[in-house]
Amino acid sequence: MIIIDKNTIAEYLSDYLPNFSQQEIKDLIEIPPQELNYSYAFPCFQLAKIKKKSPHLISKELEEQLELPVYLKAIEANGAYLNFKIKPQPILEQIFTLKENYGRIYEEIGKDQIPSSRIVIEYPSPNTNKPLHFGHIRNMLLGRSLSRCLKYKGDIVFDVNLSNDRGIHICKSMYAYKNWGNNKEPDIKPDHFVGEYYVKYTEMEKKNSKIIEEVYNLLRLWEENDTETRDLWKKMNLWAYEGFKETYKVLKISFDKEYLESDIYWKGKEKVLKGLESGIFNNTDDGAIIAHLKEKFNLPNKILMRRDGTSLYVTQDIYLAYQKKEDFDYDKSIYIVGNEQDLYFKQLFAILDMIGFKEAKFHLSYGMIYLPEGKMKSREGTIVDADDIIEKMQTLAYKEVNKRYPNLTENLKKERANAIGLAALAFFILKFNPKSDFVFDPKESISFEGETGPYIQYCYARIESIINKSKKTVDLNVNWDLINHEKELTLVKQLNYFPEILNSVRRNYTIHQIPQYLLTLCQMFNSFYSSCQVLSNDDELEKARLLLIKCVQIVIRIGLQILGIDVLEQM
RNA sequence: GGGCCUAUAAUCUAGUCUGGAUAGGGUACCCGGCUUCGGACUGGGAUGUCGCAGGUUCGAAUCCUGCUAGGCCCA
Repeated sequence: MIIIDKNTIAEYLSDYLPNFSQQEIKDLIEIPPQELNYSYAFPCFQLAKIKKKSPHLISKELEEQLELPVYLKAIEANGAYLNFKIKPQPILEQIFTLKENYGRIYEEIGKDQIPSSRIVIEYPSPNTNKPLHFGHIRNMLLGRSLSRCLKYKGDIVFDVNLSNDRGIHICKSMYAYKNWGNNKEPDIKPDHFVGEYYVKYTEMEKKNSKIIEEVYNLLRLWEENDTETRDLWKKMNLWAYEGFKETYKVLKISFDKEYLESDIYWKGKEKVLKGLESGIFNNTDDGAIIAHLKEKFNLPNKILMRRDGTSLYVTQDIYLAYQKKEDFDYDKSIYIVGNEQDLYFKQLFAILDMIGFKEAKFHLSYGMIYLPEGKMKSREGTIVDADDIIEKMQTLAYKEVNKRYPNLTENLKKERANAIGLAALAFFILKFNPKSDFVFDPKESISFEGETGPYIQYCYARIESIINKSKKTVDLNVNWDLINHEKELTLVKQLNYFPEILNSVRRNYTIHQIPQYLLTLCQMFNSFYSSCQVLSNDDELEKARLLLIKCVQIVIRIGLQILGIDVLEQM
């Protein structure tokens, strides 16, 4: 087996280009525009400088000079570019042989692979005073996909969660329940039940701003371990967890460990005090402890401990960094947190650096989700609730399924609708670059036309249907010369990029590359489908095309699996 | 007051790290395609000063400087 990628081309070209190192050649090689049926291109502009000849001339000369390697179909000069066309055979052989492992061909062959490492991913770290909202969905989907992608590529991944289960915001819902809850038990999803009291509190505070003082009193009682307060706190947190658990289950996420803020919020002081002793941190005039980040890191200074010795959020995060290291002995720790915390994480990492905690850390930052009316505000209840939106998507999918297949059993309709609804939701969110904000327009997002999850699922189901209809078995015993239609070659080209895409996602945590890749692949498949008939009287042609579409199906399956989206044999 | 991020068609978005071929998709709009594999599909059309102004370069959506607008964060 041979991997045909930029490295392969660079290695091959280096024999002919003594002026450049293999790495330099690799960096120059690019992916040609989609409509050109070449897999890789080498621009000759740099060479023109050295050789003092026009780049057009150089590419033409190279074209004549180069000896075609076995895995290439053609090398053609095109203006200043030297273009490389690959052979379908090695690509399809690899995919069909490796099947679900095709995406880790580097690891399978043992060439150019990135070494496996131990990685901790922290997400979604919710507050326990209200249900999960739309932002958490983005967070969880990013976490889930990244986790699956890294695992697929051979990393050892630990998913962890930090529950923000204490503090003034928790006391607000506690206060409201205590005063207006009448000891009611949840009659709705329990985290929503808790959330209603948070909203209630905000309403009441508008009428009487003085009640905040009583909330602070409640916080004091909590910290003094007052039994009644602690009992109420435990009761309400359990409700929240119970509700979260259901949502986690629907979204298929689970954790290797869950940390609680209430367990660790007071820890980490030791590290801070030690840092103070050794002169890394300083006292402020009024006796708080501060990390001076201005000179060394060009960041605002950060208070690490209040004057009264109470800790801050950052104090526990310092502790947690060490704790995770102890628990999982990781090589890298990834935090999936929204971009409003960008500065905070820069500071946290700088502080950890100062005290000698040099482990690799990465803040996977993602943008805000806006509603058409503006930013979501949970306090005022203007929010897209996570469970509501999941249900909405599934209801819509049910309507679509029911419209097309009214005779299916109820169970089957539901099962399909749930898979399609979740696919639509996950794909809609994951196709965006994580760092960009976007506006969530429910009406638009639940459409199943265009760049959507159902589009990809539909493509998969169609291939399944064609393969089932054919009487022939799919195997590698095909006449390779028959795969020569422009649409077929385009598909093969796209299939060949897949392993490189996964490597890039693994290196850069750019999850959206997978949905973007799958969209292009499926668009190419549908275009092929409309101009090339697979089932045919020509047995050889049918066999060749069956193999091709089977390979497309394999890659779609791997891609969707990483995104956590179910495939459907029928839609 | 200081810092970070963002700006691509009516609208949403990929491409920006690592400069390279006619800026690639989706929606909406216009005109086509089911008597052969599933129309949740597809072929074609129209829509762009890549926020503005400079600079670097053979070449800039991409790099640099300044500005404008929006968002976020810090005190």
